[in-house]
Amino acid sequence: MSPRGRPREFEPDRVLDQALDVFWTRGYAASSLDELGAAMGIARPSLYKAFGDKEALYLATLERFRDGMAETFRACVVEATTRRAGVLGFLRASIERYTAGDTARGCLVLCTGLADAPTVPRVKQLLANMIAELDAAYTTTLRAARNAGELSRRTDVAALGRLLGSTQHSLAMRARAGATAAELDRIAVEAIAIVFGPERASRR
Amino acid sequence: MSPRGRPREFEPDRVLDQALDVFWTRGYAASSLDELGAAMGIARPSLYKAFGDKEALYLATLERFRDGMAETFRACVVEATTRRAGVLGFLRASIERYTAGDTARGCLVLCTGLADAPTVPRVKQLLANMIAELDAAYTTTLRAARNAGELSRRTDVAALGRLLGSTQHSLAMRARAGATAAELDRIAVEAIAIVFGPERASRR
DNA sequence: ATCATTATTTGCGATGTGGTATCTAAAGGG
DNA sequence: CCCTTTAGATACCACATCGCAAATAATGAT
Repeated sequence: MSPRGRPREFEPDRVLDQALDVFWTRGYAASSLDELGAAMGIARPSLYKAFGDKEALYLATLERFRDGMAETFRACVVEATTRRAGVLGFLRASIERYTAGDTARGCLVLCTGLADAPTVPRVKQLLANMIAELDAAYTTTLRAARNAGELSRRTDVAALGRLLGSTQHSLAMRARAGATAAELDRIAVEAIAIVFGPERASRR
Repeated sequence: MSPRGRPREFEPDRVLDQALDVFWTRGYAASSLDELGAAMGIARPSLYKAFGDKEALYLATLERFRDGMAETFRACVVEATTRRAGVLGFLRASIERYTAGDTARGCLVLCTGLADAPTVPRVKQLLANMIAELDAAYTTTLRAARNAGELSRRTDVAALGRLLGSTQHSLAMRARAGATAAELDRIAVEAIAIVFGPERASRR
């Protein structure tokens, strides 16, 4: 059952979250292994054994954050009755995450990954992947909306998918620059109105 | 005429551009004063005399970049015959700058400033200012377009101004993540079509 | 109980960091 | 020609950085 030697004294996912928190506020380059180790409650050698070097640890946190966002996307779109509501719900969930805490930090991947992308190839690649996946997720959802009659048959779902992706990029940026959740919500609502058309008077 | 003591052996604007280049690829935290000094051809003490500490130097390059973008904006919008052409021209000029060189680096302010915004208040502030100025510049231009009859009287110019700002944020991000100029151009054209309506068959 | 195996702790080392004190060089003022 | 003033060069400091070697602790296997 148990692996051979001495069992590790920390839960990898838990300490990974704590490392994520450090990277999220300070970025990659400015996060020191000392600070990461302190936040994780782990000495450097254990950290190296468990996660590899600083770059590998950073990439692990980026993937974790990205996976969390993807999960939220699925949850929002599935549980909503219309694609419109689902997409707006996801944008609002994103805004909540981007502005949570005492200092707003935006999206871990989009906001901190950018700085080091030109010098750290794997970061650049992961960043490009996340951007592409966002576009694709929105485009797929819009196509489903079009097939369900929520959108006109002539809608260019790929173009509007990119527009929603771009909106999300901007929400992340604006959040980290200090925009309030209310300001971001307005931008999200405006984007939804442009993509799906003016709000239909529902009920009444 | 000449100031009192020994004259300096470098042109401030010139070496500032070289410092800008280093920050642009490596970001703030990962740029060392050694590398900056080497690129500028200046020893650290002279650098400190002329520009102050690392943060002040970084802020000076951010302002320089921002001022250059603002100048380009004015030039594009003024020389164009329509606002639509002017805005598209500026987006394309931005794309060119974002993707210039062998490694695309996006916007210096938007892409590198984000990482350190939570920990360096003045960077966060400058970032917020640039975002606000971009929104305002687009909104003002759209209002002029509306007054000139290029846009319907019912157009919400503030909302569409923010949309153009958001588009630009995304262009910067996508560029640094490795998108090609052609991909970015398509996004710019799509945004223009959404803001100004489908292209009117001009001539013929 | 002893050994093999894995995790943690301690401590270190080589290098790089931002920042500065000190001295030298180049100009103008008297 | 000397003095002041400013800029540059050299050398340095204290400290933080990443990464690792060696020793120690905790478990399962035998």
